[in-house]
Amino acid sequence: MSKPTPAFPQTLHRQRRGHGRVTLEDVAQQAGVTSITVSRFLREPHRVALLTAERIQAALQATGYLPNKQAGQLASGRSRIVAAIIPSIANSIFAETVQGLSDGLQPAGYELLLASTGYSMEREEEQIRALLGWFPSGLIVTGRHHTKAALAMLHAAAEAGTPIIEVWDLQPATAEPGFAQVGFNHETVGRAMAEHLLAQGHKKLAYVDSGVAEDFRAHERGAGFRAAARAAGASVRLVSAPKGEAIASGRLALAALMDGPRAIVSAAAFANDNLACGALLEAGVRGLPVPGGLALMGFGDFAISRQLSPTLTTVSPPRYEIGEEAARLLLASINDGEVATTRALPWELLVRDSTAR
Amino acid sequence: MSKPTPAFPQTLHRQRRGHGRVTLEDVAQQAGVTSITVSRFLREPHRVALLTAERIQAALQATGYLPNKQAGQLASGRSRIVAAIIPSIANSIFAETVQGLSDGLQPAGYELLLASTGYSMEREEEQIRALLGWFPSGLIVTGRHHTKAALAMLHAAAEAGTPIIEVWDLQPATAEPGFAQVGFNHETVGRAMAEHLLAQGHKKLAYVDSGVAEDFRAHERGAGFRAAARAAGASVRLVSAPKGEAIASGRLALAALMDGPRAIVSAAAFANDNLACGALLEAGVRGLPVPGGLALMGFGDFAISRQLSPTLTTVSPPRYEIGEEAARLLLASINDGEVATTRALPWELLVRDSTAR
DNA sequence: GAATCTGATGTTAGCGGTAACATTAGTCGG
DNA sequence: CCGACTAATGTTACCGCTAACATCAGATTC
Repeated sequence: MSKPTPAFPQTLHRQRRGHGRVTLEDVAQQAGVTSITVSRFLREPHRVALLTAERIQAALQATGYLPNKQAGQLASGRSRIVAAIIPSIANSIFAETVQGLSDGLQPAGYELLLASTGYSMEREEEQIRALLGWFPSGLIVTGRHHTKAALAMLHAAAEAGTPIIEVWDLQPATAEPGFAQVGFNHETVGRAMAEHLLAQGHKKLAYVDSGVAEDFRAHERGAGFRAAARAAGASVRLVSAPKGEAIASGRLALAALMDGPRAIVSAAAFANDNLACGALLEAGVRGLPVPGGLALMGFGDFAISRQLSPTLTTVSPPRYEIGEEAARLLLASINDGEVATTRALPWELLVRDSTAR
Repeated sequence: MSKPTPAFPQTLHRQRRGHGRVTLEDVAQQAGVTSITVSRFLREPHRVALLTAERIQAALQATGYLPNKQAGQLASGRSRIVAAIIPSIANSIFAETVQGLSDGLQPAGYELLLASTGYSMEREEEQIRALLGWFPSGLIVTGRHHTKAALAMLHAAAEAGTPIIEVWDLQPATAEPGFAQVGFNHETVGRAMAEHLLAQGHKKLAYVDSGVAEDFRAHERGAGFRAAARAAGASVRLVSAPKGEAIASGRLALAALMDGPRAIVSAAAFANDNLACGALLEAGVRGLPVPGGLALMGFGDFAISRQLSPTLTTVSPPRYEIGEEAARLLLASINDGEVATTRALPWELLVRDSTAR
């Protein structure tokens, strides 16, 4: 393990296949300049003479040069990547956030590296590790619940100057501040949902949670719902929808709620609109009048919710805006060194027919 | 522009901030080896002695080392990135494909670089340019319609050994083969849709196209639909849904279809299930019986379609499987040098209530 | 016991760019 | 017409890692 003294002969000819790609050097040769001038032209065109610029331009065209981003980023230490981790790509609610992020980032020339966790904190940890290896300009994670190791990595990255933003969820004001957040408080939403039903005169409430164990946000809405209901002296049943496709799951949940031994519920709130829509449809099949026999409300304001009849009362979260705002904060942090701070975005309770008095 | 002869004095002290990140060198020092040994340990653990391995392991833990992927990829020439370009992230149909892709790629340690085009070929071209700068191990694009410049870049990349896969769409057998494709032929689906309606005895058909100008796949289904209907001597109205949110747009489309001057249509097929669902709901509001007064069918097999009543006849495309299969082909191509070839995936026409006889 | 092989680790160069600094020719005021 | 300034371009080193080759101690072979 001690250092042996080297006695290196002149090596003749190292082999390293050159990939056959067009490099800056190739372009530079065609244009009759050195590579740095081409590099400069690409980044600060006004710094090269007009005549040179034209020759470089021509050479770029002729060769079909594509800048190698890995090389550029390695050399400059800046990455122009933003990494995002969401529970599920297929879930339209997060897809729209990603769309907002993507739309906000692309004009600024940032690329989006995307990973999904399938609502598993362990997979999230892996993804964080993998994505941080790109030394992204920023990292977006969903929610504020992470494994210990994940938290350690996030903090280390934040320390090293990588802005970290948690989206969709907001720390309760009482908790110690961690990373910047863009979203809203789900407990508050849950309270508002309960209060809406209470205001309509309901005293026997139910909250149907999502069947996904690590959908923390749905659980928090449930907690808020229960707290508000209890505070008002109403009864609350907290149940969980079966796993599986959400609309079908909502149907089953309603069936369970109605057929249960103590089916005394006059209004039910659901963890998301798909569940609520399923329940609405099931109610229709059963001839259970909504809202007369049972008032229903959802969360998410999915497109279908305003089209069914009765139309579904729901909470409209700033799905797209969360992504957009996260992009804005990130860019401000990268470009102007602003420290990204928590941003509470507004949501709206849309009262529609399914809870009309 | 001629080369000036340099007379360079010994430079003393170049400044270049070291980012303060943990590098292989740091780990190596702690472990008492050189960086290459650590690098080896990370890539081929069996190649280093057990004792050394332990020390390295400990040093890795202690330092919290994260490999710099840009540096690694630059040095090795291999990228471990797969880039994907889809029309829209928020559209659940593509989101599921991305999910399949992501799920297929992640176990193999590939990262997904995602971009969306908003159904614009110009933006697709930009995205291709940007993503190819990462020299990804593979590139997934949606559909087989690209701008000239985009095609040139794709061909250049393919030539250079980057597997390119077009998803969702399949070249007609008559056309010259281009890139590998994973998907199905949309004209055939359109024909099948028409044939289904014809088999139910309908003679006055309509196809409601999506309001998105560059949704080529929907147009192709429409073309197939019309061709099959014409061949059978049925009348076909080809109309386009108004732009905007799809379900609402479907409602409007149905309204236009019914209120039009020549409202003689007994069955209508829609470019996607959202449009069809909108139409179904609108029919319900209008008291127009489905399928009695008008038979309706969609495309996509969205979750809602089997829950509405009447349930919606639709075509179930291999949304998720397309992504999965593309990932499989890509990995086979990368690892085993197999040339990715076109793969036709099965779709299914799901006959449900909305077109029952 | 010299030749050969093998396993473990090291040295060098280079991937394709960019930061920092160097050089040169021209401009301009006094 | 000289020094200071500026615009345009060049030289060098280095980003952090890995491919290719080198070295060397010990085991194996004949």
